[in-house]
Amino acid sequence: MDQKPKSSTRRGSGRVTLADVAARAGVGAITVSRALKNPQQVSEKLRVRIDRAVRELGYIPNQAARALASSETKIISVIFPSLSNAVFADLLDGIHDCLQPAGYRTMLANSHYSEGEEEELIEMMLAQNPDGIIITGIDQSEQTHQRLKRAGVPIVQTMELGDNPLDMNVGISHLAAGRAMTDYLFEQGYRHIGFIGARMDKRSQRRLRGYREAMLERGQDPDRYVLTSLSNTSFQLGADLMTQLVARHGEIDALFFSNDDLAAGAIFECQRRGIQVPRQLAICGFNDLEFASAIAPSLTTVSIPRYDMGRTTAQCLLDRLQGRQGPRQIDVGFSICRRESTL
Amino acid sequence: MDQKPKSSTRRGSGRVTLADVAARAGVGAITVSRALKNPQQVSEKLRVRIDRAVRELGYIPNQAARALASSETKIISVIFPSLSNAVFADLLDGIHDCLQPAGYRTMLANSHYSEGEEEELIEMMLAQNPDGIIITGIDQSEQTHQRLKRAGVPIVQTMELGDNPLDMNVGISHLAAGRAMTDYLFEQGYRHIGFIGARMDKRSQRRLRGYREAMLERGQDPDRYVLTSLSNTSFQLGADLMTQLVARHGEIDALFFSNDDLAAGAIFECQRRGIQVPRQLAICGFNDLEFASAIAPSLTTVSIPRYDMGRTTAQCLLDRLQGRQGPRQIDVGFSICRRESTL
DNA sequence: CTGTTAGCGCATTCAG
DNA sequence: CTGAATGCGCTAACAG
Repeated sequence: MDQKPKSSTRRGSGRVTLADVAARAGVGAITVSRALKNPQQVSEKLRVRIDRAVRELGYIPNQAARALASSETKIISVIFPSLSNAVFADLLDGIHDCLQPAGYRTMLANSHYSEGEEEELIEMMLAQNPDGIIITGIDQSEQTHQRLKRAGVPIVQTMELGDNPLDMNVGISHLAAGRAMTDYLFEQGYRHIGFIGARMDKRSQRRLRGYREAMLERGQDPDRYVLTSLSNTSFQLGADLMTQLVARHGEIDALFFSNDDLAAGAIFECQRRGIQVPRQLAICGFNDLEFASAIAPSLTTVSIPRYDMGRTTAQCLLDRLQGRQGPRQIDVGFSICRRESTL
Repeated sequence: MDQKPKSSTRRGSGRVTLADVAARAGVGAITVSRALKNPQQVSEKLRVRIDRAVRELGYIPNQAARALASSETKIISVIFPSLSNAVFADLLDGIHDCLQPAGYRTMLANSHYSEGEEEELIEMMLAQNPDGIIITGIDQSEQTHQRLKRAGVPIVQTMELGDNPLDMNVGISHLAAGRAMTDYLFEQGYRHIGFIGARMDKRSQRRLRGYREAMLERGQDPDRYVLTSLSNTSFQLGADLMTQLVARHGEIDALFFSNDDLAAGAIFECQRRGIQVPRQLAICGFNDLEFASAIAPSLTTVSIPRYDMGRTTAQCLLDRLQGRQGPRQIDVGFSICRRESTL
């Protein structure tokens, strides 16, 4: 007669609950809970009965309840400044591929390169009680730092290495990379090396600083051949900025672009205008996106292991969550990919 | 003497709770709850007191508890077959930009083009009690369909239009797009039109079907000039497949690639080998990624409004969640971008 | 190995 | 407009 064991019921999602499964299997609720999380803690016999009941009823555990009871959400918050940028897409791919099999879910947010948005998002994310947080770069405000520290959640700052990690830090030194590329161009014999950048987020700024330091070391004017724009990166912008800078300084023989998109745009423009690359003008970029090796001439660039950086970032978090103690800071390194555009 | 109103405390995150704020402000917990969600339901006086208490204590609401009590999570689950693919990155960008300001959080998962993984992910996602689900394409298994329908959650299938939407559906017809491009090539005077595809997911397959139907209509052999690979798309693969197909059929005068990456790889290869595009060989792609208009010669391709498709997809969900009744199906349309590679 | 009891923090219901 | 009681579904702690 009592088909409905649920008694009161003012509310309720109507979904099958742990109690339903327990009733069906003729055991206590907690036993079902254990059978699902630590099967070895439950006798073979009960486990089978429970598994059957779970399947028959189509039970899906309620994460919110689980989170509330155990204060473990299995959620990792990821805050990126852009999603359409291939660099972050690859990073995200690596992060997800590492988290997913470990049973963690990825909650994503886009700050659009705005510090203000980033702070709001962090607030929003903290409300979710994430088990871990991944943020981009090392330039959060002091207030944000405090907020994050108080949250008491493992954090990885990714993409870029800094002196004072909030907690853990995975990335590369964009300053060192900017220097390395400039040095390389010098070694190749170029003497009038320009720098072209767009959007100029913190990482681009540090690449530029690397360029300027290298120029200074060689006794060159660090500002003369620099042209930056606050606009967003695009192929067209690369072409336009190159045109401007070269028109102003005809002696320029090499251009270091703050990313591959700009550099490729410049190469395409050279193709159209019949400028020989690298004979008349050497060109190099940053990131080593897939097209860098495909275009003609192929593009010299700084290669960074984006996907692996993502995996490493996530792994740091997992290590901490599983009680292992790893390094606080990991330099995943970069390398100069020497290709046709700077032969 | 009783500084700690919290009595038992075996557990507890230690974080500030609604009750703490209520005590501080000298009101009931529910009043604080209301002051945060519907400020106009609370008198000015109390609201000010409460706001102050919230700030002083640094209160952050606990989403899990909120979700459990209200069965509203404000989470939208998004399942994509790839994250590194620029098409999905842009789609995601649009989705996120629409959901974020509306107070919804995006939970992301990558099925790696695998139906099996997709099913597992859906299971995992349902455990989160999302308020809505976005999945890619129209080819889920019958079992998955049932599962999703039983969940009773608004769903949008995105990217591609189908006859039998699970719930809501936003996208384009890839078949029609494949036909349209093939027709266009015919109109341009090409007579030996090949098709080259990679990965051959469902949408690429439908583009191919569009090509084949158009070929048949013109009395052409629909299979003779087709070459597909199950490998993942890459620039290099585009070059290789082109080389193979052209070697086999020297009479081919136009190639329709299932995406821009393959097409661009082919164009770069032509540049290297001195093949005139489009004079000797016309080339076109699919998606209209940013580089399509930048490369030389610029690439004819099918343009699809990825970012807007993302926004529309998310908006459909929001409309439903806010009780508005919108259309079940939205065709966001495509267009042929005629550029230099098929002049 | 299994069950009982008691809450996790919030929002719903209903009463003032 | 405000509050008290109650339970959302699950798991930690302890007992058996």
